[in-house]
Amino acid sequence: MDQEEQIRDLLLKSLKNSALRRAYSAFARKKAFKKGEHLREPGTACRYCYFMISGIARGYYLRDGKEVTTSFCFDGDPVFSLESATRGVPAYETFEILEDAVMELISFNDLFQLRQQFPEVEKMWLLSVEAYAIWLEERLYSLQFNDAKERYALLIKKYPYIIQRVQLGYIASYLGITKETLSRIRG
Amino acid sequence: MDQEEQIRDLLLKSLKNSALRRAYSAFARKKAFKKGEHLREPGTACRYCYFMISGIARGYYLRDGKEVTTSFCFDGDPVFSLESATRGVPAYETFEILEDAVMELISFNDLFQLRQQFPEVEKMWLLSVEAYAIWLEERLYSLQFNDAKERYALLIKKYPYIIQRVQLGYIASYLGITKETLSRIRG
DNA sequence: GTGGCCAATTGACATTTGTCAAAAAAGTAA
DNA sequence: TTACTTTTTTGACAAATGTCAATTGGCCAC
Repeated sequence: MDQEEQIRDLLLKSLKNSALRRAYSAFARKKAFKKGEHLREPGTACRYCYFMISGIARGYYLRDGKEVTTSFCFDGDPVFSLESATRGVPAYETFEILEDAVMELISFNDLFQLRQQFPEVEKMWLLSVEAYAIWLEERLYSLQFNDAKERYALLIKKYPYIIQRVQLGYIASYLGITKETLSRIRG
Repeated sequence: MDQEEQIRDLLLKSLKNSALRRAYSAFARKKAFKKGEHLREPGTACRYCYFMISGIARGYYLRDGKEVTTSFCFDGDPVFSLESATRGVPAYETFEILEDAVMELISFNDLFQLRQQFPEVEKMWLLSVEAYAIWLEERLYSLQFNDAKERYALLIKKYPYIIQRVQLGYIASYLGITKETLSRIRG
């Protein structure tokens, strides 16, 4: 049983815990975002843990004046910078809404309380971080040893819908290539 | 305070917990490895958590018959595959000893018991996974947006001693380039 | 519809990196 | 030391990718 399955089990279990449900509702709220909005200013600390309910966001940062896309966030994905959240340091990374979105958010302060109070929340946090690390490993090895064509093929195999919903310039940046090279790969 | 500092604090605290010390000693043991040895067969599950006491190892896997180096392990580093350890699946990755080594090892079964029994162990595990994920992010962004020369410069900045102790072919593989390219970069 | 804007493609060329072969250098064992 | 093996460097060339400029295409406001 991998982490995602364990998290689903824990979620179902948590829903039956009315004290946890109440505490979570008291902390969390929903918020709508318009295309083009940003979750926060670049260079500021990441104080809220967002969950994408609907819509799309991309994580990116500036490098020598150029935007570098590091992730795409779809339904169900958490949206925040792990380094900033766990260390309290400013995040290089920021998030831009690519499609009108609804997100649920809870401050890391409140989430930390929930984690201390409810072991199943702490466990879900751990499993999420484990799953994220394994996902990063995969992406890393793909960048290290696949050429541009292979990386693109892997991406559309894993996220076939991404092509319809995200413009190619961002996808190219995510793959570590230029938009011209991506265009030629597709042709 | 970052994860590494918190882990050090917890370690000091744990050393004062004699029940924990006893339990750990009962489970863990030291083992010496000779240069060229492997920790286990590729394709088998990762059943032991190793800690490098002295010596060097490298993580690698086979891809189209070629070896691909994914990590180097020095004093103090944990040595295992996270995916295999947490999911129980066979690990593509295996570890080869590059310099005669002494390692401490504990089975993941036993470690799991320790984690359940001692909250500080569970906390150290979480902090380690968080730190590992953040380290992976850094490495990922370096591969995504730095050219070979920049990646090499970053590596020797971070691990200046690596050049003296690890042969260049492995370092090139780790950087995602050929040994010929690395040789030219160095010249 | 039309004009304007932005994204995507295409072309020509430069740069980086890979491949293969050979030579040089370094390490190892007798 | 010598002979042998392995690693590293070097050279010539090929392939992949980047850069810059121009063009095409799609989308939206008017």
